Amino acid sequence: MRHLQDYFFFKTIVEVGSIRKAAQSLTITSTALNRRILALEEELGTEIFERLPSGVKLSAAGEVFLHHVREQLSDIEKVKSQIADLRGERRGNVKVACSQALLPFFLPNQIHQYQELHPQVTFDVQRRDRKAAEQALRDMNADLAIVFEPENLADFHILSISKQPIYAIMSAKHPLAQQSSLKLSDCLQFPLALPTNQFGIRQILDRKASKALYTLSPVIESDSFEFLRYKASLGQCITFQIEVGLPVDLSFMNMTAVKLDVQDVPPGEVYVGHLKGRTLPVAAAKFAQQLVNILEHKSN
Amino acid sequence: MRHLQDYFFFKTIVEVGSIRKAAQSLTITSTALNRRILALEEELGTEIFERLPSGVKLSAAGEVFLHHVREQLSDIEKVKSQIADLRGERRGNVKVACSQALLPFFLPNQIHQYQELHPQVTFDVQRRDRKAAEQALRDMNADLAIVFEPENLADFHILSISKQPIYAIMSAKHPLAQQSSLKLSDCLQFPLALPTNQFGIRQILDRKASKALYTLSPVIESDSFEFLRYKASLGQCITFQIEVGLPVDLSFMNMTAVKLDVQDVPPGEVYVGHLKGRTLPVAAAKFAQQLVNILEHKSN
DNA sequence: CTTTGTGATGCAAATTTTGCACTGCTATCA
DNA sequence: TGATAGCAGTGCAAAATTTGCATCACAAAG
Repeated sequence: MRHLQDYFFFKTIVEVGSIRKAAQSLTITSTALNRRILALEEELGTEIFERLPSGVKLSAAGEVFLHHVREQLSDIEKVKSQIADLRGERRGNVKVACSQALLPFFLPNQIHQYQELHPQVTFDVQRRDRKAAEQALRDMNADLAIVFEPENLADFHILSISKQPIYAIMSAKHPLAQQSSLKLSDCLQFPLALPTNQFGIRQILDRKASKALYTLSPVIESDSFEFLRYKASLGQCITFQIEVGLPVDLSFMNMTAVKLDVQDVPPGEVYVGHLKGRTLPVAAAKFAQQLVNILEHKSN
Repeated sequence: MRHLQDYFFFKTIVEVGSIRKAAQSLTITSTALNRRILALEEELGTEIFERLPSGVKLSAAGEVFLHHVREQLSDIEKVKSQIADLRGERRGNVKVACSQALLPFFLPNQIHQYQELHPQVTFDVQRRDRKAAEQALRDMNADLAIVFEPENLADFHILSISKQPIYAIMSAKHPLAQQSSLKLSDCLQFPLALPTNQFGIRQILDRKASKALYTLSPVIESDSFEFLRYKASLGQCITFQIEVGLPVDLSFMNMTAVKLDVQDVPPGEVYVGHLKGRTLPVAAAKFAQQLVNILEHKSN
């Protein structure tokens, strides 16, 4: 969109913090870029950047303007997508910020399924923890967020909440593998491979443990669920995952998932949502609809 | 704002329904204007106008785009006003759509008062009945609406509701002029000068009359309150007005206002509001704040 | 039919944007 | 302390874009 070129340029400068550097990545001379900014400032009647010897930094007015620019750049996408939709094309791009647990299986499956129907729609997937996911929405870097146990829901418009029972994951030959249901205390006699406490699932487990007056002492802590799962497959280690984060088929890895008793360990919650007060582009809205359907059926 | 010139041009074309005519009022050639539209359509990937022998008409895609354009044009004003506010200038323009009753005295007083504090702020005042006021908000032709007894409140974000008792207005020498309170039936023995039934105040009076099983037969109907008031000053005619529509001082016109018993005729309501989901420009927000304060104090 | 209105288009002139070369500034480092 | 490197800003000429004129094609109205 040609009109918004200046907006895009401006946004790039903000991100890299220097007109010259931005000019390089925008394949334009710093001169031209500089002059566009000067013109912009003239129109606005204020400087939007402070000039420092090391580059530029947003002024107060610049902050206000930046917010507007971000809104604009994402709004025009929405309009284009609406128009494309009118033309019956269903093009578009969906930007999703997503908790790690959903990345390995759930989200790729969902996207695959959606693209079968709408091959013209492209996706950006960003791995973001709960705080960062919300920030991405606020900065219009994401249309949609899917987060497990979010901390702060201001600015967040909730489309769906889905209860997620927790599963213990272990080798198929594990002594507990044949149980139909487990309590957390059953697992304590085995070594635990747990995610670090930045993850919601770990916090849920810790909460239960401290209520029951014991502490979880993992033999392995990691911020990679994949690593934990593989580690568990090799011995007697147990690790944990939420329902929607489970691989579709564990058996071909010689592993099993056993549900933890929901009376014993309360399920966590997966939230799907977007920025409050925003209308989503058509493609993002339809995709969100699909996610909500799936998540609400799974929990029934 | 140079970027939005195309938007403004586009909007003008929509309004006049022809590229050539629009070009005239925009003081450019139809050629240039035409080509800008063609470029715009190329960027959007669809025609936004249907070409008719009599001019142009919005296509479906055009409608979507128009909505976006209106939002843009008003949004950038908001941003500019925020920035100006940051600079401590409190510049800006406030566009008010307002019921007739408030135009002669209330609104000019309020604006005057506001401009004493903020002389840099300019005002557009549009006389709009209840339906039209809402439409003006929707089209971003007004930031703020002040309406008496609105019919439809969808899209309307209410900032304040103020009860408005109705006053009978008559010559100071009128037989009823010394009463401290009146019932509507007391007025029936005198000729009535009433606003037409497009006005909320007339509807309230009619409603009361029909409940009490009589009809109001005015000797004069008019859509001008000023006319009605002057007419009443000349003889025994009685006319009516809401509290906030009363002149500050009636006595110098040799007239009096007597409040109708609120048990007899229920007060109407004045609504101040803006478009749902919109953030007002700073100046408009401050002015709205002032109005709300005044209206809520008056009713106490 | 002719006339009058509509939007579209080729081409040259007018205007705007761009890039180069260079300025002035300041912080960093030898 | 002085050299250096990185920053934004500016004068001027070249490049690119936008504009306006003349003119076309088309449809409706007289």
